Amino acid sequence: MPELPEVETVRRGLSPVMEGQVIARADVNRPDLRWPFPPGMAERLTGCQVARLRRRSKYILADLSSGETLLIHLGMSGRMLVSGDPLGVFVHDHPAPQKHDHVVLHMRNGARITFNDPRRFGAMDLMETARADDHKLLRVLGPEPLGNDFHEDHLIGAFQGKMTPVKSALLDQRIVAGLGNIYVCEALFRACISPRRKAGHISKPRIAALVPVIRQVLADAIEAGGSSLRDFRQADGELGYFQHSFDVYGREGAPCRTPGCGGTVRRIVQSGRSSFFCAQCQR
DNA sequence: ATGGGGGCCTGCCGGC
DNA sequence: TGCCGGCAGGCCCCCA
Repeated sequence: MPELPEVETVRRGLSPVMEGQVIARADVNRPDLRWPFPPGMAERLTGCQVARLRRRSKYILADLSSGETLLIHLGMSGRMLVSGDPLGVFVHDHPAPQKHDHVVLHMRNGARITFNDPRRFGAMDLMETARADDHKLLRVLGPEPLGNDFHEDHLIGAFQGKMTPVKSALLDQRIVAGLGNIYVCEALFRACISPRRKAGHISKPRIAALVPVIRQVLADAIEAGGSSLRDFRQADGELGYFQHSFDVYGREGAPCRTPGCGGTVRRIVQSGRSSFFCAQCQR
């Protein structure tokens, strides 16, 4: 499911039922996802109040009253489902347990948060809140694309001398953190840049123009509640709808949406992943 | 140091 | 109906 807009959507859905609330019990139904869970994870979560839910790139971070922070990554297929009716908002009651329900957080307010992840590329870990930035998975991340540290000079510097295609460069979380396959394709389309162009061979003005485009694509997607592919749902069960706004992603063979272009969206494979683009208007 | 590819998993879909 | 290949929103790790 999850690139930055989907993770942000999940965070916003979880916030009202988790922040300020206490984890009464944690069911941990297997020893690992992508990596082993930290020792005693269930016990370390039990009785903790969730002070704040944050997001860094595609990670959700729950700061706990114990001084620890729970890190959650959704991988490719992870979902966080909220059930129960703690706020009088969620009409559905607790559903029957599903296959791949790996971790269930029972909140004292009656809400239940279920982490379901068929492919198990997701992850959970616990760390000291004070050292969260030093976590192995977080310390390597580049700037947040919606934050102040992501700007023209940064991207120009990061692309300098890079012989890798711009598609790969933008997927590199060390350069900018939170983009994935969909939003890189969409941003490159909006910026009229071919995914095959070598990052280091793009002119400075065109790199600079990419910055606001990336911000806007992400903002548009967050506004729409993310993209719902393969039945991804927000935490409250609603579907995001940004997938209806895709210009190129998943549109192989369809006409380019640039007015007057007349081109056709193509699919190519770059470092093992599909890139969708219009060779007519993306140069 | 950099870039490319393999691998981790399950599920779904289309073709034969 | 069943089997098989291909594909999927991520990312670590190893190799040249």
